[in-house]
Parts: sequence; structure tokens; C-alpha cells
Amino acid sequence: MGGRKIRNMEEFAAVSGISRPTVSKYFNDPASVRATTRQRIEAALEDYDYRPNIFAVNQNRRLTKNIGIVVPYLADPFFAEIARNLERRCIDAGFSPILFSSHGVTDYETDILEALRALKPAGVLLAPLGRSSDKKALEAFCRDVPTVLFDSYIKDLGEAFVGHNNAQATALICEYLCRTGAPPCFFEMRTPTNPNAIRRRQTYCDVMEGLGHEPRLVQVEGESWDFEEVGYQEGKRVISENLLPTDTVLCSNDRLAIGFLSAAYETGRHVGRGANCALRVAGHDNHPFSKYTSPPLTTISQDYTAIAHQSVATLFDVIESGSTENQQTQKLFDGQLIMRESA
Amino acid sequence: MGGRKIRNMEEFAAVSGISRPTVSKYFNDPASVRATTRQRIEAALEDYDYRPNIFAVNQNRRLTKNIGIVVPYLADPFFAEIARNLERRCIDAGFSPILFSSHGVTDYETDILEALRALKPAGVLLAPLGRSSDKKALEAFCRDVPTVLFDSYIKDLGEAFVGHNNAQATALICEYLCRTGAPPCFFEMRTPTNPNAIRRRQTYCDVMEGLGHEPRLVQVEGESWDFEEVGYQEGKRVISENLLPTDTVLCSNDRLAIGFLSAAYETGRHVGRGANCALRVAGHDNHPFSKYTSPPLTTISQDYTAIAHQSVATLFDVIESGSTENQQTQKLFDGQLIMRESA
DNA sequence: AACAAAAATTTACGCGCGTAAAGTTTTTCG
DNA sequence: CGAAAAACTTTACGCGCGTAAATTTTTGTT
Repeated sequence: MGGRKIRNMEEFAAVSGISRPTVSKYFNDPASVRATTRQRIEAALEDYDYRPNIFAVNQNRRLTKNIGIVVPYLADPFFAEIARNLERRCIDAGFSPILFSSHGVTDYETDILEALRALKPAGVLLAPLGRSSDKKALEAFCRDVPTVLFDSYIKDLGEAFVGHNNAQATALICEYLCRTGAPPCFFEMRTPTNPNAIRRRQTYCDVMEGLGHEPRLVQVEGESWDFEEVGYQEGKRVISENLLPTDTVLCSNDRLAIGFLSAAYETGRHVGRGANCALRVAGHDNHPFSKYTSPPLTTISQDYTAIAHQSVATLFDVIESGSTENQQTQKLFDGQLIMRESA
Repeated sequence: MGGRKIRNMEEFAAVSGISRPTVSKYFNDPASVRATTRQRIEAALEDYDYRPNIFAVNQNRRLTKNIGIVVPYLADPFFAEIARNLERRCIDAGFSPILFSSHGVTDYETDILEALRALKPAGVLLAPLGRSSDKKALEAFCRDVPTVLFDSYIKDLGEAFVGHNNAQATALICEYLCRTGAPPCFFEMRTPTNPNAIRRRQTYCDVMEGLGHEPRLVQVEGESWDFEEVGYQEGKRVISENLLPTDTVLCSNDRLAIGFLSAAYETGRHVGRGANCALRVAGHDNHPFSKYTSPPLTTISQDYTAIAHQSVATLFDVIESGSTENQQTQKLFDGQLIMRESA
């Protein structure tokens, strides 16, 4: 262990008995040097811990090993979980993920992309804010940097999109709710920030009509990403003012549902399937906390392991092929019904 | 707008009519050049958008403008929120925060510090894993990089510690619970990962004895960071097996409490202060979701705005003074009682 | 053993910028 | 107005590494 300290690749090459260009080659791809050479380098590496200066490396490579991960709202555990998945897969593949959250603010998202550009990333995994994104800025960014979109679909943006099959999933829970009780109304924000929400609403309407029920939208105000608060405040209002057209409420997402459950509790409405229950409430996403609400929330899961895996795999494909030519691909993963006690 | 594209500082200096060394000086500190010069540079900046190559800059500066932010578990919205605060304050001060999560894994934490070293950060804001941290690795890191610890206190580590006043806060809620009903038992994990938990237990015991009650610890198994699940599973067990010594349960933190509330619901125990209630449950932290549980969770808030502010301010002090000499400082912020319906 | 192919070495330049030194211009102020 | 001080310009070097070209060594095959 430990001779003197190594200051740069020159010195490390000296102590390992290999020339600097070959050492450089090794660090860029260990398999590109002869086995015996590789062993000598790795032996020296044990004695002298040396790591190439990341700034010098990145300055001279046209592209770095950085991968940007951008999510719209990290305080949402759903995004935290998916970010964790993405992060790990990037690391395992030898890349350096860098995590950013737009915190629901358009300007932050734009700034992040700007900063990301300067990092010369090999690729970016981007979950955009959605409706409030600066489309022009996103387009310009995607033209310069290989980008895979996930979660929120935006037309003609990025090399590929990976997401949740909102249509399949929403149909699934609509049919379940209709089959097991009163047809649901759809509780949502009037002007949703997220394309998923729009798709869910549309599917809800289609399925209800297909089953011969009238779609009933309960659209509430709210612009922020503080969905629980919206669900709670507006939930209280619609419950206490008797604005709910049915006793079954399908919320556009779990976070709204979590707030709504809180409202139901406060206004004394029992939620569940039991005889003494006044309401059934369902959500969408299988949010990490939906398991622990009272009652536990019936919902539809997003297969975020698959989404994470596919997003990263797709990005690596794009990076390796270096192509921006081929058709934009789309991949959606089906949701599963998570039956709990709330509906 | 837009003449030709600027490739480097040389070219930008040319079009702005200023020499490159002066331009370099400007970017390092705009106030260090004459006002007329500054205006000429900024005028050129409007026409030619140019930004210094971040890698070249960082290679040549001994320290960068990077600030590392490390939290133990980002899927916990509490940490997501505090990270957001820290991030913003760093940006506003002209630094580049880089966010990392240890995801509850010791090796990840160590790896993060290793990676952080390579980024030559001006400073680091570190919330360690706690008990499971690799102390040696942390010490070595703090010796090399100006580091302010927050959330989890570890003795003799870092330039300063900023955190929550667990003693004051726990005393506050213990007294409240004793004053308004049966003295609480203390529900916690037997071998908590977090120093805060140990402090809370200790204070609970002290306060109870001070008030003439016998401290009653309900210690459950569980090693993971999946606190809700532990609270839920073990909550079910202690409730159904009648292992609770009193009908008032003070949980070591809100995430445990959230799981416990779910367990109480499932086992049919009403929670709250009302006559028909079988249990009172309180938490600690004012977790973002504690407001939306059923019933809403009575808890103690952490003043994380203040903690974030103080952490960043302290780090900047250390960076500016460049000192590692002076005494390690500690700053704790008091918690506030958040009275809701669960207790 | 001979020889072509593969791999390593030597040499050299460039990336974009920080920064020092010496000389020149501009500003400040008595 | 004149001199000192401040700010700027010119010139030059260094940071640590990627990478190309030419040369030498090693490898594997017949």
C-alpha cells in the first residue's frame, strides 16, 4: 500500500510502468488494452489510489459520461423513487447521473436544461413539467442532447418516450368500480399540469360511455403541485356542498386522493366498501403512501421499475447508436389494479 | 443579437474589445473590473451569448463553485423539502449545488463522498445516515472538505452542526400529552438508525420521570429506512397482542406514526381525543404528509426553513473564512407543537 | 524461425482557462 | 497639471488529459 501520492496520469503511468497514452486508453475502456497490461495497471491501482481528474477528462472528451436526470417535483415520493431507480442503473452502467428537480417551476426547468448543456452530458432522462414547460426551450435542448422523455409525454419531443399506459390503467379501474358499485365520478383539477391527467380524463369519459353511464367530471381549481392540499380543500368543499354526483370517486391521481380521503375523514364520511360507508375513493399511481392511508387506497399501479429500466435502456441505445435520425419510439407499460379497502 | 458563434474566451474577448485576462477576471468577480469595462463586457454578453467552459474553469481553480448536498434518504419528503431549500439558497448565492441521496445504504454514502471529492467542491452540506455511517470515511472526508452537518449529529464531525432541538421538542409534546390525557408510551425502533431517535427516547424517559410517570418504551424490530412499513407491521402486532401499556402512543417520528395510524385503522381502533376513541397517537417532525392522515397527526414541527438557512449560512462562513481551526459550532432550532386531531 | 498483425511507446499538439510578470494606458487626486 | 495608483494589455506558462502519427515491441500463426 501507498507509495507517495500520485498527482496525475503521468506519475501514475510511471509507477505502473506503462506509458501515459496506454493508461489513458485503459481508463477509457479497460478492455482495449492487452490483458497483461491491464493487470499491471490494476496492480498499480491497488497500491497508489489514483483517479483521473474528472475535469480534465471532461474537457477533452466531446461528450462526458454524465447523464442528467430531471424530474418535475422531487418532493413527490413517486418521483424520488423513480429517480432512485434511474440513478442506480446509470451508475451500474458506468455513468455519472446528476439529479435535478424543477420543483414545479417553469423557469427552474429551463435553467436546469441550460446548466445541463454546459455539462456536455452523454444523455438526459427528462420528465418534463408538462403543460407549463417551455416547449421551445425543451425542443432546442432535445435537438442538441440525446434525451429520453418519461412520465409526461410531449409531442415530437426527444428521441423516445417511456411511460405509463394511462388508457389501459384508467379503463381497468373504471370497469372495476362500475362492476362493484356505483359508477364513479372523476375528481380532478380543472387545468391539470400533466398530460397524464388529460389522458386519464379522456379514458374515463370513453369507458363510462362505453358502459352506458354518463361521465361525471368533478373539476376543481388549483394550479400548484401541492396536490394533497387541493384534494383536501376542494374535497371538503364538494363533500360538504353535496356536489358529488355519485358516492364513488375516482381521483385523477393518488396525491389528490390522499387529500380527498383526509377531507372525507374530516367531514365524517366513512370511506370503503362496507355497508356503513358513505363513499368509495380510488386513486391512480400506487403512490408509496397510498398503502398507509386510512383506509388504504385502492389504486392502479405504475410499473415504475419497468419504466425506469426501459428509459435507461433506451437512452443507452440512443447514445451508442449515436442516432437522432430514426423514428421517435414510444413505450407504455400497463398498470395493475391494486385492490385495497377504500373502494 | 447573434454574430457568429463564440468558441472560447479568446474569441469572446476579441468581440468585446477587452483582453482575455481581463475578461477572465470579470467572470471570476464582475466587481473586480472597472465599471466601463464591465459595461462593455456585458454589452457583448447580450449579443454573443458566451459562457466560460465549466470544465476548464474547474480544472484550473483550486476549488470550484460546487456545493455538495447529501441526504440519507430522498424518498422521504422531509429530506426532499429540506434539500429543495438548501439547493435554492446555494443557487441564489451563485453556487452550483449537486444533490445526492444515500438511499439508506452505507456504501452509497461512502461512494458519494468519494465522488464528491473529485468534484473539488467549495463545501458540502451533509446529513449523514447516522449509526450506520462509515465514521472513518466521514472523518477523512471532513478533514479535506469544508463540511456542515445537518439533521443527524455525529460527534466531532464537520465544521458545524445544524439541527433540530430534539430535547426541547420531545419535552414539549410529552408534557402536552401528559397534561391532556394518559401519559404516553414511546413507540420506536429498537436500534434506531438515527441519532435524533436516541435523543428523543432519552428525553422522553427524562420528562416522564420528571413528571412522576414511569417511562414505557415499546421497542420494535426493523432495520430498514422503510419506517411506514415498520410502523404498520409492528403497530398491528403490538395492538392486536395488547402490548401497549397505555392508550397514548408517542411515535419516535411521523413516518412511524403514519404506519401506526394505518395499523390502528386496520385493527379497528379509533384514534383521537374523542370519547369514542381507543388511542391517541402523536408523531415528531411535521412530515409533509402528517397533515393528511386520518385523523390528522398531532406532532412537533422541525423548523426546516431555519435549519436550511442556518446550514447554508454557516457553510458560507466557513468557506469565506477558509478556517478549519475554530471550535466546532452547534445550532439547534426549537420545534413547535402542531396540534391536530390524533392526540 | 520468420513474418504479419496487434499492441505499446514516444513525441507532440491541443482543449479552454487561470494566472503571473512586465509594460502600457487610464483614472484619481492633491 | 502632474504624479502615483489603478486598471488594462501583452506575453507566456501551466493545469491534466485526449488523441493523432510514427516508431518500436510483442503476439500469434504458419
